[in-house]
Amino acid sequence: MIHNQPWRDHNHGDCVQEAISRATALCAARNVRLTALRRRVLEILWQSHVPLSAYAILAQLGDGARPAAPPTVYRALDFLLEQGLVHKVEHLNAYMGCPMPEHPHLAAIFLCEHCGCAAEIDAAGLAAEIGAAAAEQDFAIRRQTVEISGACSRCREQRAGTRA
Amino acid sequence: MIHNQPWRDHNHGDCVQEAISRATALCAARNVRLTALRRRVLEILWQSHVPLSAYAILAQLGDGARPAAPPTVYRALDFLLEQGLVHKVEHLNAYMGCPMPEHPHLAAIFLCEHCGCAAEIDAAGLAAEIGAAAAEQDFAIRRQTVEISGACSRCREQRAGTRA
DNA sequence: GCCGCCGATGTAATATTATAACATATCGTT
DNA sequence: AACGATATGTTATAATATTACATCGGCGGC
Repeated sequence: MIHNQPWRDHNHGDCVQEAISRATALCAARNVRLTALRRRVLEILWQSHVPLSAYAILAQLGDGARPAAPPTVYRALDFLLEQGLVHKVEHLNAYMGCPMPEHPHLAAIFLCEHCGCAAEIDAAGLAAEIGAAAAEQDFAIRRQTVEISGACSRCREQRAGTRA
Repeated sequence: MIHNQPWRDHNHGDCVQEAISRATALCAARNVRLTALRRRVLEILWQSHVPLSAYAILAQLGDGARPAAPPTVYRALDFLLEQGLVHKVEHLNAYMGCPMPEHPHLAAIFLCEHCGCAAEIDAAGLAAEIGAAAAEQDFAIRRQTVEISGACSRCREQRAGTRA
């Protein structure tokens, strides 16, 4: 199953709201605090159609007056990453909301280099393979990253079209 | 098969030399230039038992006088990455020599957070899974990263030992 | 041989990403 | 209200990476 494809027909406002309420419920259940700042950062991430850099979030945080300082956003991101509410996209040094934060999982992220869109896919098969490889060498996994950069189908079609 | 485990018994000087000659042959075959600078960067990477940051390489490049400037090493790394002679380790913002540069492949890199060692494993199964997922959504892959951070068996044994 | 081109390198400045260290505020409990 | 613990604000700085432009050096055509 493919997630995070905001170009598909949907009410984006609603999907942001849903992500926030799920996060709220999750934090309540875990007895950790989804403070106003942390919720705000999560909202900003969800509102974006593409992964955002920490400084892009920062720019949106300081409304008008002066922009917030880096530690503000990095601390919020640390919390959200710990809780599995966001993923870091290493290829971009950017961050995106996780569409399935309820349980820990291996996120395989497809990144289009043309439109910037990011799709997280449920990679249970991959996770199993990696787990087996780790078991074979008695390696204890703490963190895993799977990222695939390239061209998504929409961009490929467009390019094929313009070339003709 | 597991590669890049310099703690295993071997003559490290020889293995560096072998890596360099393979790179030399490869570049000759491809008709690209493995210049003195590029070869030097590759050597520095291979001599290290752990992935090195660009600035760590830089520090080793400038012998004595003044250290080289960043573009020097980044350009060399760009070349080596393009040729598949090194991998970037995203979790560390660091670089390591690729033990099997002859043909493009998916490198799955296991990173120990305690000793810093990095092992690249041949991940044909993973590559197949990712390829299938990409085909399903008509995604054209250009670059893929698989990294697993955690604790290697040696470090886990040591820690178990000291705890007792 | 000389010229001009092109790829590689040198150099200076700066952009981007991230953290350290310490002060202040806020929440929840007593 | 007082306290401890957690969260946030603030300042400075570290670490990573790129842009822009100058210079060098080999190579092919003349």
